[in-house]
Amino acid sequence: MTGAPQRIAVLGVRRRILSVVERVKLVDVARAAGVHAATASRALNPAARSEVSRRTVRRVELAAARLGYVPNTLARGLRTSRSYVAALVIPDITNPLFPPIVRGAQQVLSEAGFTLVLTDTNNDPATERAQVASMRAHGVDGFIVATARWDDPLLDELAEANVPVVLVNRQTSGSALPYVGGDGGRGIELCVDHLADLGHRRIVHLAGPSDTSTGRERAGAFRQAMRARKLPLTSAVVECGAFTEDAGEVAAQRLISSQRTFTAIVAGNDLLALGALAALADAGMQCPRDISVTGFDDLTFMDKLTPALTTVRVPLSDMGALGARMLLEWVEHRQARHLAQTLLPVELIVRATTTAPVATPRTRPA
Amino acid sequence: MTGAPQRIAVLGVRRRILSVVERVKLVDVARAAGVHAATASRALNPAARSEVSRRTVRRVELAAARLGYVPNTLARGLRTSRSYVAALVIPDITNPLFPPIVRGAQQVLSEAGFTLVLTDTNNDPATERAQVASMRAHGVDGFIVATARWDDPLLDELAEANVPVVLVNRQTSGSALPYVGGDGGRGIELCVDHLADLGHRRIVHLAGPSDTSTGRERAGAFRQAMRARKLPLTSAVVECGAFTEDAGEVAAQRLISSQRTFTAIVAGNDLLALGALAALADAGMQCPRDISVTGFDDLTFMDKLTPALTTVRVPLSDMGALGARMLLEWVEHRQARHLAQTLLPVELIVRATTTAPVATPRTRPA
DNA sequence: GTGAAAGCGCTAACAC
DNA sequence: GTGTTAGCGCTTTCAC
Repeated sequence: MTGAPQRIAVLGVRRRILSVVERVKLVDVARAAGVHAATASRALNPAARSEVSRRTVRRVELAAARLGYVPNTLARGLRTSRSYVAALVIPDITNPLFPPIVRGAQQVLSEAGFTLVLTDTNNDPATERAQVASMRAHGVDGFIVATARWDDPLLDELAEANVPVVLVNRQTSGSALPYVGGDGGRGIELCVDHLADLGHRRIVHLAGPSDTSTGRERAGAFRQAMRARKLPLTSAVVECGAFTEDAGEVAAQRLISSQRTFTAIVAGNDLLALGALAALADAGMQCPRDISVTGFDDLTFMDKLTPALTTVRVPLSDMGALGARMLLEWVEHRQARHLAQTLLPVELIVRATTTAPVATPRTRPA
Repeated sequence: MTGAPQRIAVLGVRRRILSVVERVKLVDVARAAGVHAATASRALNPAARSEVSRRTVRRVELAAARLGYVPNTLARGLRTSRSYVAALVIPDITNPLFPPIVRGAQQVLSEAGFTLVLTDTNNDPATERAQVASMRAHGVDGFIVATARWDDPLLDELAEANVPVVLVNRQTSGSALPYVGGDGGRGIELCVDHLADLGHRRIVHLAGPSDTSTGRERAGAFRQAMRARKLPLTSAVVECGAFTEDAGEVAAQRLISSQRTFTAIVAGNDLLALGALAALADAGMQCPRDISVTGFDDLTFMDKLTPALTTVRVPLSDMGALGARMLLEWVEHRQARHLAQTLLPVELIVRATTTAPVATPRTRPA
């Protein structure tokens, strides 16, 4: 990419041990190389290097390496209004969904010489707004946002102001921003098909909140898949207040006590599935003997549960990485691929929660 | 605390909706309030506010609020060499051990008006050095480091240069830096006592790598606890190459094929325990019927395994929070509590991996 | 190809 | 109590 980050990399290679404490300034380097600071700046800047003689470039680079020069990005940023910092905004880092996203983004970013600033909004819009304002004040070059709500004034503002923002995982209703997520629709379709193939007809969907695109998308896909399979859809969708274990448990309890008949649950995500499993266990129903359950996301350790959770694997790390790449493109080339709405392919991971034959299906398919 | 972060908070309260896009400068505010920029600066700075008349303060604050002024922290940082940014250095965010630490730190930091920069070093010292250098170039005020190795030249350099650094989770041999971690010694003691109470005599420790303080500390505590209980210690400690499932599995396999007799395993952490469990299952040994296993850390979902893992709970979030508080104290009061070495209390969580009676204890206690 | 000079937005001495 | 001035470290015109 451009600018200083590369220089750092170059120095890193040159010196092998990059000083972490010295505070050498550009003037010092210039002095050591016997040139003016401006010349040293040009020599060290890939974009301007061509304006300087090869000999001078070499001398400056040598001096910089010897002194262990690390450019002061604050000063540079003040001058160029570029910081080589990208902010990642997530709702809750302790939700196992997000660490892989963080990791994917961080890898791409740091390879490109960018620094990642992480912000955990604790699922609170006010906090989020304050944090984003603070990041902007710190001069971050752009945002990767994993907290998008379906109606999200903050994102609308940012989009309107032309601030580089890429959405990952969740989208807004506006869709004015580039987005990369998993193919939730396909994932749900895979779940429904799998359960239907197992003989289930009465399938219920524990939907995520409708103020998230993932919640809406999956609920919509569920209805469509049920219709496509000609399965009964009456009161088959229960919306949960949040994508959490607790919300899943509450919803499942409600479902159980409602006396509705169902032999399978398609949960909006793994946490919801976990909650449902707990509620089922409390009600004395065994999984998968009495009922089948599917999750979504394939969080860490979902394979180690008993029964192991059938779920949909989403390439979370790729999601973070691609989001970061889209942001870099915007930031570096000063133009967003505004219409880029990428859905990453997902995969059904069949495990024990759905492997057993259905005990008491209301109807058996021919 | 001091400086601008508070101003942001103030503005946040005043305006309720904090603008996130406008780029109003201090001069603009000053002009609007009919004063000089320097006066506006003083009026907005809690520390210098007393030098300004109450009327002027009010006028400036009003103008700032009306214009949606957000101070440019880059410019301030350039002048004051303070950035109100703290860096958190962790080895791998996808390791469930770290998200709670991140969360705890972030909460304290953002309450104090600080921004958290997260850096995932991927367990690579070279990457870590490069990242830390980059953060320094970005003018971060201090570091919270969760990656400390027992011999760690980077940390020695930082300590010598008097850079504010607080260690969490792991320590260095030097101990020249403030540190907050869990009481690993006590945790292991609890495990050994628990197993011994169950009748186990042949207990083996799957130790973490000896280039981490946690690995060393726990191995040492294990030996001591065994000695205290007068239990046999011969070849009872196996060091694993890393705190990972794979390393635990390999070590456990080695253990099993070595024909050593043992009826219980005290693993250095949960991941190691998970690996051991897998190896045991492969070897046809059932837990807890044939053998008991304990873990360490109580990661997410450890209660949902079958059998549920007996483990030691460490207050990870508190660890991050306290680490952040210690760093803030250093940064704000310009003095480290250099000798602060805090061990947070831990708790044994007894679950299924150790609850069954021992099948074939070599000896039963009276 | 290189040097001189200005200025990014802010704060800290120093005046008054 | 407030204005003036200088400068943080860098990049970028503009000369030469």
